[in-house]
Amino acid sequence: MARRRERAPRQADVARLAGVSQSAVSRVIASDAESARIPEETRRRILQAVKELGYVPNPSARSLRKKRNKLLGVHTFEPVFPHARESFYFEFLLGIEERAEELGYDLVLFTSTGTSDGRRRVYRDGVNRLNLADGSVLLGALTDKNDLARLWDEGYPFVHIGRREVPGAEIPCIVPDYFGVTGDIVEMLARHGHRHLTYLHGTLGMEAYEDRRRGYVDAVRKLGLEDRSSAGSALSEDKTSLLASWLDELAAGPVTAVVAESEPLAEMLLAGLDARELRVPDDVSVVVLEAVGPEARQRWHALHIPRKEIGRMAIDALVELVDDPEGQGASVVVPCSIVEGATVAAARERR
Amino acid sequence: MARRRERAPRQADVARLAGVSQSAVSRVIASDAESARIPEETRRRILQAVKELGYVPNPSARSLRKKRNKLLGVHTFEPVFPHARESFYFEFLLGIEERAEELGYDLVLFTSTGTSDGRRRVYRDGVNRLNLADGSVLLGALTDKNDLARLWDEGYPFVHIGRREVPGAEIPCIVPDYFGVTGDIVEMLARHGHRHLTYLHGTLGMEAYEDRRRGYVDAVRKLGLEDRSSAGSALSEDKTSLLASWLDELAAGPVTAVVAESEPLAEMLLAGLDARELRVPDDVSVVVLEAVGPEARQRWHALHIPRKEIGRMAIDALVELVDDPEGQGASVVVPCSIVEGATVAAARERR
DNA sequence: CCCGGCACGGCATACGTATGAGCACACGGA
DNA sequence: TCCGTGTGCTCATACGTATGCCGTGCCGGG
Repeated sequence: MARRRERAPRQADVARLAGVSQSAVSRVIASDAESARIPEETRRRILQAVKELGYVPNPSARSLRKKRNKLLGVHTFEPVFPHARESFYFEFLLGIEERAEELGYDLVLFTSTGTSDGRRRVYRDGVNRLNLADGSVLLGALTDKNDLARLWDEGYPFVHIGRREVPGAEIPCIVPDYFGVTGDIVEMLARHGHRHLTYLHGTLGMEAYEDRRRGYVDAVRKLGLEDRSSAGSALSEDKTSLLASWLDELAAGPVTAVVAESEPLAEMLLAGLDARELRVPDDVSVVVLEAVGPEARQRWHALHIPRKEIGRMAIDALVELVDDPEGQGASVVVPCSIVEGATVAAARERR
Repeated sequence: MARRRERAPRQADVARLAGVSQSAVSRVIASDAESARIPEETRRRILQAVKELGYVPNPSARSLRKKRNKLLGVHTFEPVFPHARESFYFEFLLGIEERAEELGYDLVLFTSTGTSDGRRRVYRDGVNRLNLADGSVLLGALTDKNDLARLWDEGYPFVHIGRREVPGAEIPCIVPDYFGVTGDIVEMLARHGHRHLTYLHGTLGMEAYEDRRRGYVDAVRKLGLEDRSSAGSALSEDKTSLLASWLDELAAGPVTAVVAESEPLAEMLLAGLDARELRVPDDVSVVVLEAVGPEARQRWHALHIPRKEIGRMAIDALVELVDDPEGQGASVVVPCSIVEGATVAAARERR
């Protein structure tokens, strides 16, 4: 049985079979209230022919003619799935998929733009694949500013998850309220009696963390607490000696609570404290600013980002942008909460 | 600063700026070795104009004209992400994304086709969205046979992950060798001295499990073992009384090894045995035929499906199908392995 | 001097759909 | 009779790109 692979039927074929013109077919297929102009009888004949031929609209032609595709893009600046399980992306995507489905949109995952270094650019040899979709959600820690600026210039409708500032452009972002919730965390620590805090950085200059850093600094100042963060508190995994001296300082000093930027950092901290006979939370309380999920070994007190909800909001904002070409697409700030774990206790006098 | 949102530049605009015709621009843009026809000087002028205007090809027009899109579809008959974490889909997608990226394809996630019952159909009001992509990978336990048959009739290029038989059609499938590996599992149990086995079913009639069931029956017969599966071994979560009597029978009988179709079933089994003072693996060995990941509470002996690899192979098969319209697209059988856990031990005489 | 051949690039058209403009006809009122 | 108002369609065209075909100009050989 050889497989049928003739040309797919077009509206013209349907029209011939039904004895009408192609435009009549188009009117019936893409009917709104417009259908008023086509009487029931003709309409039925056409639909009959459609069924008989197994006609199916050609989306390319359609979107060439109209300007809509019912397609939303998702561009991540790093591959999605490899990390999805433990990280970041997963819950966003969950919300994105859910909401897109509700609104009757399909999703394009832009995977073709990988470069050899494992990052992704929007523009590959100057070609922007994104405009295949009506609009796109962008996300990723390693957002490329040039890409963002260029997209903006082109007037392409997109939304970014997470705040990104580009001079001269007003990127519509869905931003978790890191600033606010980090302040809340500091305040919560203060309520537990902590007066001496320190902030544990990852790599400096990561825009994604700016709001959290500002929120911390701001709240500490406002509450009259004492921040013992030193330059040395900017740690990365390869600077073990630096880490050691920082830990020694911490062990010696009056600090009773640490705000750690990420879970890996908190793990390192925990191990280091352990080696110095200090217990969490009895001696030192710890809060994590980027917890990942319930799989963590430790039940951290942590900042909770409503990722799924953010994914949904991103789609809503994007669709609004797509539907209204005049709209400016303001940014949205989404409140975050603190998830209670087992790593914060009342401050205890040290030394 | 109002956002520029003029009409995107077309090849015609570029042409005007470069002082050539639209077709010359097209020739330069979509150049292969064809570029020999355009001398370096003109070529540079055109590319200069392209850059200046920020021209970007319109994918709809392109794919209307040619017949390719560089777009591959992924259709799951159930929503992907909600289950992805614990289940099934996740690793497939990982491979699919990886391979698509390597080959320079983008991925469309078909999410628009959801019906109210949470399942998904390819055809919604008779419209097949799939042909937006050059071809698609289909997957899902709840595959709709009608959809499959219709797609096949239309000559649409697609690949199914998992075996699906449709009379009159030769669906290209990427199928894990469930039959073979289930046989291997039975043989492994035999080597451990087990002579009396039983097979724990989920809902009957699920095509996805047919191969495993056949593999079990076949191997048991071939090795001269005794199968104590009864009709009662077809269990679902709501038939607790049935389950109880089945467990009693198991506890009483000579069976020393159970082959369980899924992890939830195995969990129920474990609990039931526990309540009857039977230990796994000391009294009863258990192997699971659909383990999910490393997150499981129990380290099951289990069937391992190389999901990521299968995802990759699906893309390869699909691309081949897309590239060669004449190709028949044969099915591929992928060998599976047994992952060693802590739930199989040597048989011990019972009763 | 003429002609063949080649390099360069324009012309025209096709892909399939959507839609404004307009045509033919019917009907009703003046 | 004539005009105005609908109804039920068709006609023609635009969307942006790719590509077969052909014209033009140049060069080299005979």
